[in-house]
Amino acid sequence: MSSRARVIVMNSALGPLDYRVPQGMHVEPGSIVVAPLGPRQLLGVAWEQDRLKSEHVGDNRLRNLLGVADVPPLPGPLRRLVEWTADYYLAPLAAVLRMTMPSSSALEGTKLIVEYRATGHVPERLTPQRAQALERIGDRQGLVRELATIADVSDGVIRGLVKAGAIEGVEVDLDSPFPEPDPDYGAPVLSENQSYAGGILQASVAAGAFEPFLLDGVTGSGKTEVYLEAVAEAIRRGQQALILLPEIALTEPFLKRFHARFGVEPVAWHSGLRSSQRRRAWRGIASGQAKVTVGARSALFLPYANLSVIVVDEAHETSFKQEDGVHYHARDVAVMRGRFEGCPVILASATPAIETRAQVEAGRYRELKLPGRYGAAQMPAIEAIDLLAEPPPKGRWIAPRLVKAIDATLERGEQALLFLNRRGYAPLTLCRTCGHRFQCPNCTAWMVEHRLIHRLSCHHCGHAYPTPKACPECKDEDSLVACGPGVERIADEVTALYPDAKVAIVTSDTIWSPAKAAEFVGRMEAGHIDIVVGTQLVTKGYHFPNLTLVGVIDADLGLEGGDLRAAERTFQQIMQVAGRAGRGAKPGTVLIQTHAPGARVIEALVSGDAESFYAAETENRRDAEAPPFGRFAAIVVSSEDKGEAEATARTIGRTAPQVDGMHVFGPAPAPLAMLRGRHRFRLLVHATRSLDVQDIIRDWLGALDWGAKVRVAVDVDPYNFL
DNA sequence: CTGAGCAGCGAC
DNA sequence: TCGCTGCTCAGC
Repeated sequence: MSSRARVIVMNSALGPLDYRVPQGMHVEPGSIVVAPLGPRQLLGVAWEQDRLKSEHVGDNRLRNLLGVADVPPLPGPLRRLVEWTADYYLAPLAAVLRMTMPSSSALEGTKLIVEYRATGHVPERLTPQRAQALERIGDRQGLVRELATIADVSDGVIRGLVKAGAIEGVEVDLDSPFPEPDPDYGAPVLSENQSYAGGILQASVAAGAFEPFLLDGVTGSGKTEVYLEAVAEAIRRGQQALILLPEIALTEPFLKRFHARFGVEPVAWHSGLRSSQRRRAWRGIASGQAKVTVGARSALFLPYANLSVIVVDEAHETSFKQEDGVHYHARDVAVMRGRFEGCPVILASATPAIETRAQVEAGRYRELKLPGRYGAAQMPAIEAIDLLAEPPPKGRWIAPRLVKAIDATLERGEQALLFLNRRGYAPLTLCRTCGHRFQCPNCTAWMVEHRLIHRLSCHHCGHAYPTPKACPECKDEDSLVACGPGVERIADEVTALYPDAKVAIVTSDTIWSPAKAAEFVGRMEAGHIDIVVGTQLVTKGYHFPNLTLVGVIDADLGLEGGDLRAAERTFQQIMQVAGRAGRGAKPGTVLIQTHAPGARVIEALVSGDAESFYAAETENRRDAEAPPFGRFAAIVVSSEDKGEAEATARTIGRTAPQVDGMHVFGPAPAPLAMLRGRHRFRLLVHATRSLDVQDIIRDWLGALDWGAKVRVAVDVDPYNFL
């Protein structure tokens, strides 16, 4: 009798398929297999048969599996997580499973590649580029291209250095084990509060049971040291730990910090990895050899062999919410993973989300509080600048009081940070003569001028072209004017005010890789930067002791649009950026420019009364039955054909089931009515907590049919109201 | 998703 | 009647 395997093939349009397992092939649940599908071969994962419904296919119709990958099967807890994620976020199993899978190169045999590193030999001809390259590369190792990027020189410079003997190639075994972190390498001196919290976390790791924690303390209170104690405990036990960070730009400084604590770097997992690094990390994680992984949200779905603690750092960050593909929230999935793995989950944040606080209040999460800043550091003083009462001069954006504060900061030889959550030079460009506005042809959005690269660019679809000289409408030359500020424009203003100051712009345009982030951190620490102008990228995690002034250019920006989390997000963002000030011995100052100094969120920031702000926000949510007291799901219908999208959305709206406690709003054109060339209509489902909305939506949409060009995407617990 | 199969249509 | 396009459907 032949054995049969139920396989989830890597094709989101297909349900599970059954295959015959040929004699001599060993397949168990979790095995990664190669399956024939029509004329093609696909990867798939074998699954417990009784957990997946599938129409019965007779033995005679089964085709043989073609092979099993030489990697450990995906572990049971991960399989349960995949099921839960697919079920909760209404995503195909294959789409979730794809996030757990290695690139196909990780499945092939061992390989060697050549990486390059400095030899210490100084070449005879030391040109400025060569010197810069050697200085920036330091003891890093990588491909020629990567070294060139780190050093900001061309590939040729690196190759020249190889010829001159200053850089050498070394063969790297792609499956070489990762160095073992030493839990006692750089054990920190902890404050009493820190060691108390650390002790509880260590005990929880040792207990090996699911337990969610909120590690809550102001910025600079030393949360990282505390949760690293839990990680140390995992290492001592020979088990694995996962640390999730909201942004890959944060990974590099974190790796350094980790190195100082454990003597080696952890395994990094983010979208910037090349396939060989990905392969090595995936295999190390799957075998249990790689002890600590640090990564972006996608690291959550890796096949850890024996995970014993999960940390979600900056857990309030909305970037943990994945906005395309499977719309999952990494913070919430992390908690579920902890449940399935049977291990503690630590959410660390100075400004926890209201959802997380509610879990603490409900007694489901345990709160560990770290009062006050670590060591001598004090919380910064926060003041508001009323832009109506003390406006900046015409055509400028920095109010006189903030200018004065920057003066004083530079005079003391300290650093300043100006925060504006807007990339580019100006958010809107128009023609003074005819009023033409530059709009993206694919999206309902303005083209944003990026003066550094002389291009207009759409931040939604990436469409970009060189900034024209003349208006395309009226052909008038030099008639284009920029409206409103972006970080580049603020940087221009700063440069005009302080011609001698060294200004750095920090956005995803300038810091697009961990290496770039490392370079920025290096220059900042060395004092080669006086003023940073940055977007939300700089609000997160950085620790610069000499940074003492933070200016918020436009605190009102995040309040526009009025979605349910606008005030909370503004509070978090400004608290976080304020938290960059005065982290060392020197006290910090924060100045917030606003048109609404009386707004509750601004008053809360200035008074430091987070508690009553949170209490009021929580009450608002409770009244509106908004999350976490009620639930939302968004249904977005899109198509290149506007009529078809609208018709489908109407059909969906018309067939909405009548359910007590559920209400469907719309359809209406989405705020971003067109995105990447697709017209979009949106329905919003509101339901009480007790309803199984997913099940209702599944049945509702499952009974409908729509054209092949129409896409219907469901976003459960949406964060983005566009 | 992707390839196969087939209808529909214009060009020769 | 060929060849291209666009639609539908199965895939285990």
